[in-house]
Order: sequence, then C-alpha cells, then structure tokens
Amino acid sequence: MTTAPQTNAAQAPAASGGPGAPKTARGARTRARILKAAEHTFGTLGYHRAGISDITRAAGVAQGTFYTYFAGKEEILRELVRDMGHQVRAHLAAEILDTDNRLEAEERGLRAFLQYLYENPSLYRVLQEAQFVDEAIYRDYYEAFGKGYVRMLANATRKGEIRPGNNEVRVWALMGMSNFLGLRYALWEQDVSFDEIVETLSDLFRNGLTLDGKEKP
Amino acid sequence: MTTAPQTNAAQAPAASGGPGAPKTARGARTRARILKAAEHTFGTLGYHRAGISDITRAAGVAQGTFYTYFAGKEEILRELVRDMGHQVRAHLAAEILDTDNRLEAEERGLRAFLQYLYENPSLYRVLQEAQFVDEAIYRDYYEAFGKGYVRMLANATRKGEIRPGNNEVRVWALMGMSNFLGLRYALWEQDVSFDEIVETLSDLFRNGLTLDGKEKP
DNA sequence: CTTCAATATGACTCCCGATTCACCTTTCCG
DNA sequence: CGGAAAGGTGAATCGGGAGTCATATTGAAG
Repeated sequence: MTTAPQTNAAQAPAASGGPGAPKTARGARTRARILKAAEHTFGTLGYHRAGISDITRAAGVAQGTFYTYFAGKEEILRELVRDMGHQVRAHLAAEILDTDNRLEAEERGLRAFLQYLYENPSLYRVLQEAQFVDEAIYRDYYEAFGKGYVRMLANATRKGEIRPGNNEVRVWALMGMSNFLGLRYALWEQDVSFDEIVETLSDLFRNGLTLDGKEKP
Repeated sequence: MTTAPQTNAAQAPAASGGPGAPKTARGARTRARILKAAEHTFGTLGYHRAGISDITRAAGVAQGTFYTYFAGKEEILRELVRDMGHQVRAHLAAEILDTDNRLEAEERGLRAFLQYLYENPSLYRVLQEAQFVDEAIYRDYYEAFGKGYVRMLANATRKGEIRPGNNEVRVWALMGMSNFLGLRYALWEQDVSFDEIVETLSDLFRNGLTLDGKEKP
C-alpha cells in the first residue's frame, strides 16, 4: 500500500512562480538550504509556531534572504509539500518496482512507508498542517498518490490477483490505514515491530477479518 | 509540544481548571453558547484564522465574556475536543448497540460515522488541528476510542466471529480507514454513496483483497 | 426594596512576527 | 580590471489579535 508512481510534471528543480528563481549556483544552493531548514523547522515547531526567523536562522542566512526565493510563508509550505510528496512517491515506487504480485507490493509498500516516516518524521506534520493552510495542495498530494494507486489495483484486478471491487474506495481506505499506522507506530511509539504490523495487514488482505466468508471463485 | 506544565485532569461536565465554572443558569447558558460558537468558528475558519472576536461575535457576547469561562484560546479547543469526542463516541455506541455480530457492527459503525461527519463537519477540522496545538488531547481522543474498539474486537474474537490477530494494530488501521474515507467521501465530495463505501469495506472484511487465500477453519 | 456576587462589556494595551527596504557584497562576463 | 546583475543583510515597519481591566448590568437572596 501507500504507493504511487508518478508526479505531475515536476517543474524545474528550482522554483515555480516565486519572486525569483535562482540564477546562479550560489543562489540555488541558498534556496535549497532554506527549503531544507523550513522542512526541519516546520517539522519540529509546526507551521504556525515556526517563524521566518527560525527558518533563516536554521539556514544560516538573513531574514531578507528568505524573500529572495519565496513569496512568503505559505508559498514555501506549498513548495515543501510538492517536494516532499515527490520524494516519497519516488521512494515508494522504487521499493515495489520488482514485485510480481499485489500482495507483496502492498506488504513492501507499507513497510517502506513506515520506515520512511520513521526516518523523515517531518513529512507527516508538514503535510497534515498544509491541509489547513492550503487545502488544495493537500488534496493534490493524495489525489496524485491515489491515482497511481488505483491504476495499480486495476492492473492487479485484471491479472486476477485481487477481487473485483471499487478500487477508488479501497485506495482511500488503504491510504488512511497507512497514515494512521504510521502516526501511531512510526511516530508516536515503536512498541510494535513493523513486521508485526505488515503481517497483520497482510492477513487482512488475504483473509479478511471474519472467520467464515471467503467465496471461492 | 504545546502542553502546559500542569495536566488538568478535571472532567466535571461543566469546566475544568478554567477561570470560573458557571455558577448560575445564565452563566451555564452563556458558556454553552460560546462553546458552540467556537465549534462553528474553528470548524469554518480553522483554529488559527479564527479570532476570539470571531467566536464571541458568533456567540453574541462581548470579547471579555470569553475569559469569564475559558482561560484562553487553547483551553477552549481542549474543551471542545473532549466534548465532541464524547458526543461521537456516544452516538456511535448507540448506533451499534443492538447488533449481534461484529461484521454488522463494523458496517453500521462506518455508515454512522460517515453520516455523522457529514452532519458535523467541524468535528474533523477541530480534531485534526488540535493535534498540532495540544498533541496530548488528540492522542487521548484516539486512545480512548481505540480502547473501546479493541475490547469489542476481543469479544468478537472470543465468540469466534473474527480471526485471531493483533487487534490493536487492526483498530488503528480501521480508525485510519474511517478517517480518510470520511474526509474524502463525507467532507470533500459525495460522489460515492455511503452504501457503496460500506459495501466495499464489508467485502474487504469478509473476503480480504485477494482472490485466493482464505484458510478455512 | 436592597445588596452583592456573578456576569457582561468593549476599549485599550502589548507583543509578536511577517514583510519591507535601503544599502552592502559577491559573482559573472566582456 | 570594471561594472552591472544577482545575492545577501538586518533593522525598522506595521497590522493583527490575544488577553486585560475599569466599569456597568443582572438577578436572586434576604
């Protein structure tokens, strides 16, 4: 679960509509430093508590420099969500590349997602807070994610690997699962191993929750 | 993050550690009006954009009156989360009271949750934003929720209604599903009927995702 | 009808932090 | 080299909003 291959055409790695896209190597480096600093600062203090000064301090630049590359606080958040979204998707896509069936892909995808969140806790907070700053960017993130996911499930259905059903609904359910499991077991407390979690979900995918039921084909 | 030193563990129906719990009927009414207004205001504008003045205006009282009943903006949010949490739990519990098996309870519970969210959209936003204002209150909400949920699954396991397995992990997965499905299909767009959603999840619970698999008892 | 504790009022204070700007410094290229 | 464009600086501005307070109103007990 938790996987989506591609992103919308990611613009030039530099910038989008901001005040000025960097025009020299130095500028590009500075912009990147600020972005990284923002990720860490938002991830730690949260979007609202974090001040521009916290970001620039962490980046080692003056306050004014911030506005050379970003129109404001909201814009850097948007940029961050796009950036981070692209990264997770790329990472997860790579992790499930050489799987030959859906169940295995789900298992590997979930494990990879939990691991990724554990190593990049900022992702969760930045993303979730973005929801209330610019809902569109948040929807875009999950719609992009979901779109690729649905496509994968459709393929699996065609190949007879999974039961026919409403894959869009399934995908939102699956994304919700990953999200919550990540919050609880990767961010809050690591009192249950990722293996155990993956095993539990895998069992759900294979056998459902009930004891009876399974209609044999 | 954000948590004040003391943990006010009060749960009197009226107030907690605040300035003053209302001592007259009029006071109680006013306090309730403010709380209701805060729910609506936070739900619409969001916690950070909403000003105390927005809340008091909506409640039809002066700014100063707010501080007669609440210590500040954070406190009213905490109060709200407790309040709303209690309400959803009570509502959902009532909805699944007279079910005789877990699958039916899951179906009814999910449908009731979607419906409730549709009718009380503020719940989602207030709760999710609270996560970044006072994480403890958010955790409490889901831990309380999850605790009861796990107990129900344990009973169902004992009765042989569901497969043995890690019910805690399952519960977090289930809560995550509901959350996301609610966001997507109850709050964002109602382009898929609740029946269809419930049916899809029910199928997952009965049969899993895969075509093969089910180990017969 | 008094009286006073509980309530209610809203103008005012005060602080915080996003953004601006006038002025340096570095880089690039002819 | 020289100078112009790009990058960098940080003190100052400015608006918004949380929280305060001196004062006024309410209502119920006595």
